[in-house]
Formats: sequence, C-alpha cells, structure tokens
Amino acid sequence: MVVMAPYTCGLDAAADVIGGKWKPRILWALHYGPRRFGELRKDVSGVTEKMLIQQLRELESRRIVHREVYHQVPPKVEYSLTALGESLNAALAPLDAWGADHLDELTATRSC
Amino acid sequence: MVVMAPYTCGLDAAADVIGGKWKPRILWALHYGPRRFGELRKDVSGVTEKMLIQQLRELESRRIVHREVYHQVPPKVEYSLTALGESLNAALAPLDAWGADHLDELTATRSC
DNA sequence: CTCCATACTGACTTCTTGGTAAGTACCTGA
DNA sequence: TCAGGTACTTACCAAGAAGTCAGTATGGAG
Repeated sequence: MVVMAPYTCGLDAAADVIGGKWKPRILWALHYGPRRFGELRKDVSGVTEKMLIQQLRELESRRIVHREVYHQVPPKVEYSLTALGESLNAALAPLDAWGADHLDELTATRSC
Repeated sequence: MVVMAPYTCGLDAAADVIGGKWKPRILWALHYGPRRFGELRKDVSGVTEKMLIQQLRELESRRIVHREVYHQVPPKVEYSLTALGESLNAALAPLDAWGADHLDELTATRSC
C-alpha cells in the first residue's frame, strides 16, 4: 500500500494486527509461555517454517512478541509475549470463548 | 479447499468467521441497528458494492446477519445482526477496546 | 572430515482475495 | 417512452498471501 487509510476504529486496528492465516494460532500457542521456534512449529500444526518466521517477524515488529536469542550451538531462540501481547491475548479470550461456544454451529455453516 | 482441517480452537473458528477485509467494519456498522444496503455502503467507506454483497452473503450463510427483503420499487433490503451476530459483536468488543487503547502504538508500528 | 541439529533465508510458483467496470431487473413518475 | 432509484450480478484482471523446496551458518560429536 502506498497510502494507508487510518484505522476507522479499534477493531479495525486489532484486525490488522492479528490478520494472517497463522497469527491467532501462534498467539494462542504463546499463551502458555515462552516457546522455541521448533516447539511452535509443532504446536501450530500445518505451518511451514517460512510462514512461521514471517508471521513471528510481523508480530515482533508490532511489539506483540519478544524474540530472545541464545548464542549457542545448535542455535536456540525463544519467543514470548510482551506486555502488549498479553493484553491482546486477554482481549482475544472472549472471542475464543465465543468460537468454542458456537463451534458446532460454525462448523456446520462452513463454506465447503 | 477440498479437505478442511477442523478448527483447532475457538479462536480459530472465530477468525474464520470474521476473516476478510471488510467483515469487522460491516459488523461494527450493524452494531447500531438494521441498515439498508445503501446505508452500509456509506458507513463502510471504501468498500465496493461487489465486496459488500459478497461479505454480507458470507455473514448471512454463517447466520451472523439476517437479510430482510421488502418487495417495493425501488427495492429495499435491510441487514441486521442475528442473536449469534450480537453475541459475536459482544465478544469483539474487548478487541475493539484493545485496539482503541493502543491505537497510537499500533499506528506507529504499521508496516509502511 | 563429515554429519547433525537448529533456526533461518530466498527464489519461484500457485492460490486466494480484492478491485474495476459494465450490465440487469423492477416499477414509478414526468 | 424514458430517466431515476435501488440492489444486485458478472466477467475479467491485479495484487497479495501462502506454499514448495533447496540452501546457509555454526560448532560439537563421532
């Protein structure tokens, strides 16, 4: 985008941050505490390394997740939620509950 | 999609429902009560007719919005939230609040 | 001297989403 | 007879998101 329209409401801004196929699931995986790259790859099943990194980088640039590098061999990198990330996850909780509550309904009306 | 992976959590399901460039804003516009097609087009600034209809149809098939046709000339169609839609919007409220709270931060870290 | 584990990186392709612009249907009122 | 107002519908194209897959760096184990 060359010109970016300002956010029209908080929801608009939030949607921009959690947009992308994998971000909600990454956030959810991080909910349980810091995770290494390889652990996330397993937790978020189906994600490719490329996408996982890409999404993590975006979340990092938004200051939602923190990246901690341990200078070891083999390398170790841990990802964790920042305070902002924690607050985002808290705001996401009701949405998760809603989805869980209506899971059957939502599954039934999936496009197919 | 030929084979669809089951939802991994409530958040996953919810994200599927509100996914798409315009759905959050449409939902938000509907928050204030029933709206005609033409009104929504103005409320959700920037949306094209095609996209608005497409997203509304998707929300309708998920039973988030209700479509009421008045057989008049010129035609009149009103869209409103169903009970499910209302509950979704309620779950979305904290997310909107979060976005509003951190609007400056989020605007500052936009990709550009 | 080679292999291993881990965390990436990059080129290339495919798939999905969104945008443009034109056209349809209907009755009313001038 | 013909423009006006409303809510679509369709065909086509462009942009962006995601997937595939091969390659890189490091130092210790064997």
